[in-house]
Amino acid sequence: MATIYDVSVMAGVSLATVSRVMNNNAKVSEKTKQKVLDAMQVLGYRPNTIAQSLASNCSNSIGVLVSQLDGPFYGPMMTEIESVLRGANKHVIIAAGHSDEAQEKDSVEFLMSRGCDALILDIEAVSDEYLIELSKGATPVVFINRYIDAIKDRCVYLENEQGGFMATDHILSLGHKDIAYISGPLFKLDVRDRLKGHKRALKQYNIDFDTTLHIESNFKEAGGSEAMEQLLAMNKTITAVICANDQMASGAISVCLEHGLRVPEDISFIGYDNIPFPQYISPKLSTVSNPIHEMGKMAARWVLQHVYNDTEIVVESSFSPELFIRTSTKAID
Amino acid sequence: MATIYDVSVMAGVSLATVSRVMNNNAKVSEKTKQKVLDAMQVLGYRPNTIAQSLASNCSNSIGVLVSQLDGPFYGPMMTEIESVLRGANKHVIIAAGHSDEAQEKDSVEFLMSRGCDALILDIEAVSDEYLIELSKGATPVVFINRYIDAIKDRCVYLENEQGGFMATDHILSLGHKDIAYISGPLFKLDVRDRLKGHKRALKQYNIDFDTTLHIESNFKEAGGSEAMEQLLAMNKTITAVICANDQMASGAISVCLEHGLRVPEDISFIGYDNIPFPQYISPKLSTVSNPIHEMGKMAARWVLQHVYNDTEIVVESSFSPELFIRTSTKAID
DNA sequence: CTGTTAGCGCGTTCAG
DNA sequence: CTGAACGCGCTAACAG
Repeated sequence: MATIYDVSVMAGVSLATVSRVMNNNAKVSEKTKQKVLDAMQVLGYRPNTIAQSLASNCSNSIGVLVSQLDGPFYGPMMTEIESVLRGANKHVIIAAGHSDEAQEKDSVEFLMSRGCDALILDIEAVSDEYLIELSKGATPVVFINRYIDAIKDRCVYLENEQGGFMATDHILSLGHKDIAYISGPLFKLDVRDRLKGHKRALKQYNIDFDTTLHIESNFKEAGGSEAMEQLLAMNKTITAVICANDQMASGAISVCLEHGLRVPEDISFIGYDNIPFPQYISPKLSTVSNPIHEMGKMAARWVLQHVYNDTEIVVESSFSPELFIRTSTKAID
Repeated sequence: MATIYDVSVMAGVSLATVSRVMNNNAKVSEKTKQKVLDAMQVLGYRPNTIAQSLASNCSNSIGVLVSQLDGPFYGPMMTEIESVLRGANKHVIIAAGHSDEAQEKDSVEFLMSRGCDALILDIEAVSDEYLIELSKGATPVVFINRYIDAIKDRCVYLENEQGGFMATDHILSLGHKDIAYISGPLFKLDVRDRLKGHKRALKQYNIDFDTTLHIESNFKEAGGSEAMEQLLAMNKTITAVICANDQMASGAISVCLEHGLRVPEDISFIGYDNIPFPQYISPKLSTVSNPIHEMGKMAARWVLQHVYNDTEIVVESSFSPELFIRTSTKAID
């Protein structure tokens, strides 16, 4: 591999000049510039980014931590992050945290030690204090899907309480009164917020929150199925089920159909996240949108702005959910 | 940030000694070793991986190129790759190719210039020649989901022809004769192989391949829907539809249900890939498995073996599909 | 506008 | 077993 030295020799100039035309951050005469460019061309020169990083103390890499790489949720987010960053010629180093505190911390350490210029974290299991401390460090950090008041300027988040409210409000407006709620793991902030919104809506309609009809599950299809089985086994009247995400809603619906219940004629369902798949099943799932890809894009832009001083960029930090009414919800006769 | 120099001063030894205890690749007396370790401890020393990379000419990073980061397909693959590599303390740099030749080549360049020690490529739009040339380069490369005879030792792939055969064979064994086929984009090798297997099965049952019932689509839910609309508009007898992937199958089924057709009573469906979601819809999709996560794991292991000389590892390159019969397929009366 | 010269932090001979 | 010295490829003052 040709080095900057080879280029300088062939072009008959100094190392510094070659460096200058590479980064074009200083005046170089057109003539010498062309000589250098030509030399690069014939040598097939490609800068060694490792050396650049060492010398400039800037690795041009951003660490991204997500809970999991699979599932319908993080893909779109990663897509946007990669796309935005790649467009600025930065690269993305990924790590998975698996919603486990030890793994999450380990991953953060890992990414930091890799010399990332910044970190984008979708992190769930660690404490607020840890993150506040982290954000005081030398490496800039943005958080997706988490709101911490003390460092809110570094948070890109969804108004989950509002989304929770909207889902339940829709169901209530349809006349339902016997409502079950399948939530995700309560250690997650977004789960608690959605539930909070749910309760607020209930209160507004003067309906009591029935704790026996609230099941905590795991955000996956199978979790939704299990929760629904439990619900059905209670033999109570339930005309609507609100699920804290679309995957659980799908699993729950599938169980109902197996039991011979009709959706939405016998029982209505609403999910959360608006992932693509449930739009293609029968019934099509009503849901509340979670613009996770937009949030990924914003986090990436935050990095461009704060770390690489791109001033052209506008960053929004708060996102609002939106209601999508499809065919899994129906008014009570 | 403390450097190796700071450590050496505090421990009262030379830089070289510190380096030795870090990599413990040379004899160091227990006593001095402990002094160094202590110094590291109190200084909170963390090696600068960039400098390590420059000095050792090894970046400990592996570039991974996938067609897309979202969708149900690549997530599991990325998960396994990250997990295996991370376990060996390597890191993963990702890039998306979007099934476009220019973008794929650009991404490969990008990853190479980042000093990756190896590349794992799920690459679709470039030519065999390009890849053969690429694999002659200094950076080791493995290919997932692609079989090229000249470099088959670097290919981790699924027996797609066999899988295509199995899907169709299942349908035929159920007595179906009026069969439509919704394929993915024919520029993709795996799509062509699946179709080839389909035709082989047909021939075995002495049934002609009806080209008018073969629709080329785009591997997404919406693509399956559109294709199914076309099929329905023909007003021909169709008792079974074979789809080249599960996403298209789901989209196609959803259209049929909207049109009042019953699945599988009126029309049977089989997919390909065995992604999680369609197992939770009604009807549950029969399909052929595509162990993409296993393939990701194997590719990562290949890298560990060939690049980092891990000899403990066993790598398999060829994977066989498996038939999963669920409730979307039914025998003709 | 261009060249010289130090480093960046670490690995790795080569002596001792 | 340990230390001195050089080099990885490039950036960034500082002169000229």
